[in-house]
Amino acid sequence: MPSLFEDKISRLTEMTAENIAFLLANSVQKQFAKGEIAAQEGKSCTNCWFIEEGYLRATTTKDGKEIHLNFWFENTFATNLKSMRTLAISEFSIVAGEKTKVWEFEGAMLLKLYERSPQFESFGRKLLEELLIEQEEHINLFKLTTPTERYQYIAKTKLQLLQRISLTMLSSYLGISRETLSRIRKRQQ
Amino acid sequence: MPSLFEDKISRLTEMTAENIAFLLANSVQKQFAKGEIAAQEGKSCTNCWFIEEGYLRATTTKDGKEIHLNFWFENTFATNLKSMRTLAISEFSIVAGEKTKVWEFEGAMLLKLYERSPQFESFGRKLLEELLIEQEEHINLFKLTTPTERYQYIAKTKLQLLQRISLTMLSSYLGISRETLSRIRKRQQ
DNA sequence: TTTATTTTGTGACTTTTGACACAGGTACGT
DNA sequence: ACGTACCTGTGTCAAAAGTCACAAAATAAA
Repeated sequence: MPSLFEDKISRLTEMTAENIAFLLANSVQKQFAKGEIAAQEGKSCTNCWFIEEGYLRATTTKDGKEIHLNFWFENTFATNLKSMRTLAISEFSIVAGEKTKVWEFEGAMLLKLYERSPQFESFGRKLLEELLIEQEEHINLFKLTTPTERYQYIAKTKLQLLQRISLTMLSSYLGISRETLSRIRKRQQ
Repeated sequence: MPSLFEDKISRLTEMTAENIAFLLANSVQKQFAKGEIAAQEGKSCTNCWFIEEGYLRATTTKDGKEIHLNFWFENTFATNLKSMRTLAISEFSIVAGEKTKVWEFEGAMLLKLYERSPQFESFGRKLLEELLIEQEEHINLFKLTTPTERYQYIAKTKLQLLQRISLTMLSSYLGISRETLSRIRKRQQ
C-alpha cells in the first residue's frame, strides 16, 4: 500500500519510480507524541516533514501568550522555509498537536535532489506555488475581513481548524483574543 | 547596459547567456502611466511583470472602500499567482502607482521555459522561495503585533512603503483605518 | 500662479475588542 | 473513578479602533 507521501508526490508532478524511491530512501518515518517538539524556537530548523497522520503546529510566545502561526494537517508539508533556506534561527517552535506520523527529511537533502534531477526542481516549484497561493488567501483575510467574517470563512473553508484545533489556539491564529472568538462563535449558532 | 531584469535573474540562479536572452526575447518592455491598470479584477490574469522602475499595487474594494493587498517595487516580480496558475478570475486589480516601467511576460510562457531547461525551473523555485519567506514575515505581523507595532515594523524594515505609498493605501495594507494610522504616526514623532 | 482635486489631521462619538476574574466543563493520567 | 490540569464561557470594565464630519494641507492640473 503506497503511503500518502508517495501519492502526494505523484499527484504534484511527474516523477520516475526511481526518483520517488530515492526520495523515500532519504527520508525517515517518525512518530511524535502529542505535545512533542519537532523543532525548537531559537535553533535553526533544517528539516521538512510530510504528515501522514495527525498535525503539527507552529507556535511562539508574545507578551506571555502563546501565539499560533500555522497548522499543518495530513497530506501537507510542514517546514520553516526561512530557517531552512537561510539557516536563520527559527522564530517559532513546531509541535505535534496530536499523535503525529511523519516522513522527515533534511532541507539540505532536498537541495541535493534538485541537482540530481529536474523532476525534483519541478516538484519543489509546484509545492511552493501551492503554499504561496494558500498563504496569500490567508493573508488577505486580515486585510479584507472583520474577526467575525474571518471566523465564518474558516468555518466554511477550513473545517479541520474548527474541528481539531482548540478555540484558544485558533483565536491566536486568527489574530483575535480567546474571549472574543468564544463570543463570535456563540453568536453564530 | 544590462537591465535590472537580467541582473535579478543572474543573481537568483545560474543561467546561460542563451537562456537569459531567450527569456528577454519572450518578454516585452512596457510602460504604465500612473493609475493605469495592468490587470483588472474579475478577469483572469496570466501575466507577470518585472519592475524596472516605479511600482505596482494590488487593490480591490470591500464595503465601498479601497483595500490594498500588495505593493511591488523596483527589482521585484509582480503577479497574481493564483489566477495565473489556476486561471481563476482575479480578486484584485493591479495598478501602476507611479509611472512604471516593466518587463511583461506570459505565465504560459514561463511554463514553457520550465520545460525548456531545468535552469528555469530552478529560477522559478528560488523566486517562489523568496516570495514565500517574505509573505510569511508579513502575515506574522497580523498575528504577533498591534497596529502600532505593525507601523513601527514597517518604518524600520520597509521604508519604501512609508516614503512612496500614501497613508490611505498603507493603512488598508496594514489592516487599520486611515484615521487610526494617522494618529499612530503622529504619536511616533 | 491659481484652481481643483486628493490626501491627511482632528474632534466627537460609537462600536468593537481586549483584559481580568472566576466559574463551570472537559480531558487526561494515575 | 478520582483528582489535576487545561480549556471554555461569561460578566464587568477599560482601552483601542472605527466612523463620521469637516478643516487644513498637499498635489496635481489648468
